[in-house]
Amino acid sequence: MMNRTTFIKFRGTNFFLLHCLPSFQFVTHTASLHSNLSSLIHKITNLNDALELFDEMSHRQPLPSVVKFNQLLTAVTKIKHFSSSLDLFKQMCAIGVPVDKYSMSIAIKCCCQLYRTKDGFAVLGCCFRRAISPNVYIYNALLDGLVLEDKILEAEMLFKKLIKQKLCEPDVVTYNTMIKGLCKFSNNVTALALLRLMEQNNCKPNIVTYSTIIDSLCKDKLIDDAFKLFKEMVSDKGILPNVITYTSLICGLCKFGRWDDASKLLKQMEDENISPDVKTFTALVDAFCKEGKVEEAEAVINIMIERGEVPNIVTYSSLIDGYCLRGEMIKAREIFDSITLRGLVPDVVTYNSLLNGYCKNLNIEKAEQMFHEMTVKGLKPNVVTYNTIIQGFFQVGRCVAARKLFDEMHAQGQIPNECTYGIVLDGLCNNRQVEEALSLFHLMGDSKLNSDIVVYNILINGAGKCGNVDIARVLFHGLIDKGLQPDVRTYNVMISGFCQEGQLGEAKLLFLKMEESGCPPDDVTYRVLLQGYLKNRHYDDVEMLLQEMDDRGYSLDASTLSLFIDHIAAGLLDRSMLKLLGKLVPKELLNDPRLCDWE
DNA sequence: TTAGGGTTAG
Repeated sequence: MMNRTTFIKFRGTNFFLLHCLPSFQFVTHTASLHSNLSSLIHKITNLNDALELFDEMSHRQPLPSVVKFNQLLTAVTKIKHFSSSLDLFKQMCAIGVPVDKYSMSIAIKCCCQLYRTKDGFAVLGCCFRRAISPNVYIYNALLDGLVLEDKILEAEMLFKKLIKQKLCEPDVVTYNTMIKGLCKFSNNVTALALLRLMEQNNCKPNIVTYSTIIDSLCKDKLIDDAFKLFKEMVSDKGILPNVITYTSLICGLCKFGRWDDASKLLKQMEDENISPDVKTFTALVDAFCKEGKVEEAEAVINIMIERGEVPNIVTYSSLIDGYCLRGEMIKAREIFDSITLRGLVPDVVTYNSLLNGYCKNLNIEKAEQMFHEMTVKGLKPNVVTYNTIIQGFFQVGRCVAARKLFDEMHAQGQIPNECTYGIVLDGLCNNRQVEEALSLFHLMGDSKLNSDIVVYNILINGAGKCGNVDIARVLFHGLIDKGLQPDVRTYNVMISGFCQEGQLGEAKLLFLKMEESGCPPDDVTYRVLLQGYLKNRHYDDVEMLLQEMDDRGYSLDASTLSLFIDHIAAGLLDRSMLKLLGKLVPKELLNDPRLCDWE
């Protein structure tokens, strides 16, 4: 058992100092508080008060009941000082408070919230040793910890074990936690199956259950399924949606550009007296910004301010993103600077947005400056930060600087992700360093990255663009040998590579193979092939391809169209093709003055 | 008279 001295040390200096104060002061200060410990605990709003109270409690003779200590632990946990709460729990054990299943449950929860689920299981072991039989609260906390750490398989195993071995009766929280984990990995099918299972087991799903799955469906763009579930929840189960349910749905609609439906839903929630909150408004702001509709986004912000909602750092970061996307960097910077004036603090994501804007607009010096600024301000660049600047360096041809930063991120403890590798490989290829890219690719060995179709697409594209169509072909066959499935992009970049080298026969063969491989060509495939045919003055299939495009409802892009116009103007293609071309031109391109005599 | 999930925005 820990003695008093160690106990004080354990607490840290503040307590030591506190303890050194003349004891009468301490006693007079606290004596009057003796009478109502519960109400004191109830009033706790900050860590210091809690620690002080704990100290005082632990000096009492006799010790207050374990219930009082548990209440204090709860208070500390509620203000999210999990680590301190865990310390207090340890001290409770040390000074001989007879900890019970409540204390254990709090301790386990704290471990789990600190991403130390392993320690949580160790505490579970303590429960068994102390003959405290764990209950559903304890298992739920552990399950949540596993989900938090993305250990979904372990979570599933624990969940099944609970049921099979009848360790506890799963309740709505157990199911919701498991569903949350499944949704985190886009496993909507199993999440829905679990929803049905809980109904079978007489465990009523609630608003959290439904909202979790609805949100996941929206994130996966399964908006119709989301609404089906929404209808089931409201009409069949009589569960009223809340602001969270609505925000998910509105967000889903906005992502599809279904603005009318989104505004109908907004109206519907208002009719039901549910007010949109900061997150709802920000979702709208973000969706508008992503479509370049910054004016609309600003209007939303004005409305939210009028309605007494205060835009926060997320709202403004979205707006910055919007201006960056439009290349309006001065405006983006203006918003960034105004953030501080509003008493908000830019975070890593805010910096990343602005950095990305500078990089995309090829102002890499400004980006470097911001990168420096954020570290000075004590913000730790994350993987996204590094990815953004590395890509920026490659875009302006500064390959050495890119490579240096790539090495530096390792040193800073930021582990490159698949995105990083994609950026580096793409950057190397675009800077005509295909060999370098390939050797990095081979260095990856048999990692997940090495069997990522996106990585293959980048390399095949890079090799093809640099005129190394043979390397591209080897990669293409290599991925098939590996059992990987080429996607439409893979075919497109390979066809593009063949076209570039004038190997139209190969291009056509691959094009024909797409359909039979269950990967039908998309509009890009047609554009790539058509451009290849035109550039190589190979006109035999052109009309047929245009006809097919029309049948499939595809349209031409500006550059392909431009190429057609040139060929017609040069008398290489017959003007009779104009009629067919006219059908394939999207509305916005019809404004092209060169097309005015078309109709 | 003590423990839980809480799902929504960059």
